[in-house]
Amino acid sequence: MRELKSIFDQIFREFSEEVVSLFSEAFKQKGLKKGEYFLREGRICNHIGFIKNGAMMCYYLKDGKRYIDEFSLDYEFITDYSSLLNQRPSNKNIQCIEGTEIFIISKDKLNDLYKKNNVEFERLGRTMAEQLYLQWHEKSKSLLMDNATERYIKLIENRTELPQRVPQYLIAEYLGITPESLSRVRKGIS
Amino acid sequence: MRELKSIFDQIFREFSEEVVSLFSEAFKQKGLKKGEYFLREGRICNHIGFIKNGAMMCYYLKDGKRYIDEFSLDYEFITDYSSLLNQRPSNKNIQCIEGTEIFIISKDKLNDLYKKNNVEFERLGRTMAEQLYLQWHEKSKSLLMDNATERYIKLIENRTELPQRVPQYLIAEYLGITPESLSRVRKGIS
DNA sequence: CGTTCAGTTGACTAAGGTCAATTCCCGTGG
DNA sequence: CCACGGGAATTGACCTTAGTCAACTGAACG
Repeated sequence: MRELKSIFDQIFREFSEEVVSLFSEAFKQKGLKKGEYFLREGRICNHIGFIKNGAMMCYYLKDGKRYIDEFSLDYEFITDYSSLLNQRPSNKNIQCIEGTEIFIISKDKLNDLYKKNNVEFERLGRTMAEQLYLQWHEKSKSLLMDNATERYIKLIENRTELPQRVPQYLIAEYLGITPESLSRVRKGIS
Repeated sequence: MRELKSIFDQIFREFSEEVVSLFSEAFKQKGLKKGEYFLREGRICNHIGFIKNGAMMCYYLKDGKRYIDEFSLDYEFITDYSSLLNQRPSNKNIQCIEGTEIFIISKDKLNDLYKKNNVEFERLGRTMAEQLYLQWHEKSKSLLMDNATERYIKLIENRTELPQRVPQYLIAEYLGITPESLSRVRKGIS
């Protein structure tokens, strides 16, 4: 995975050559078509993906309604961490919105790396978990404190490519409102 | 901090004596009265607290309205991780709801521990960050997918002591609804 | 007792949801 | 090149949920 290594060199700058190499080499590349699933509800998630290029979404189903949890585009990680850590069946679906090339590491390979007892590797794991925490804490705050319009404005400011690559009705499901409401929100702010 | 050590021995069972000792010894104990602050908006958060006994809440202010982010009771950690990691002024307030005895570790002492390059210590940090992530991811999901009644039911099921120790109008602010609405929600489910 | 403050209740308002109709956009086939 | 079909987006009318504001109840405490 030479290609992946040069990407990770950019992302994990503070880590050593050796650790980044070991990490990169543990991944395999795979191609997924638009509409294909990386993870389906009911299965235990045993992989972490890193998107080379493409777009994916995570969603949950509840009372026949779909709720989008997350969009992931190029150079982002994707997994069901909860299912992966607890080894319990996932209730998350991860599906491609575009054709996607993805690098995949299995839970077992990841644990092998942790088992090497390399401090730096644990630190990499900690850093990733900390970033995930910060991201989701921010999302919780926004859902608690901001109305639909404010959440939409934050989204288009922070993730400028999203609205260009993802249809509007999916953005609405991500914001927790209906496509009709999002249409009115957009009308209201322009 | 012999007392803290025996608590952490229970919580961090999978870690060695040495690591738990080092960790425990880095804390200092402090007493806070009801209404006192552990952290105020505008300051950089340089500490992590672990509550020996008592109750605290984290809240944000927006347009003069208070939004409660989190309650922490006995044996729970409390900090503004975001301010701590990024060394930026916090916009979070952490205040005692009851008189509280708390163990406190400073950011510097924590970093000293990380700098020891002890794999186990990094792993402890990773584990804590992973747990935090799972907790906040779950909260985001609930805010996105559940209505006020469902969120209240989950709360009283998962955190049974909370409603007994915390006044109802604070529970309402935590759920993101008004005290009046919570009153009606309770009427509706009983 | 009276004061205070949490909690409840009622009447009205606002934000967002629902359902149906319409318009827009884009790809495909004639 | 145009016409058509189908899904995305918009719009309108109405409904539901939660917010606002004000009045009232009730328990705790001096």
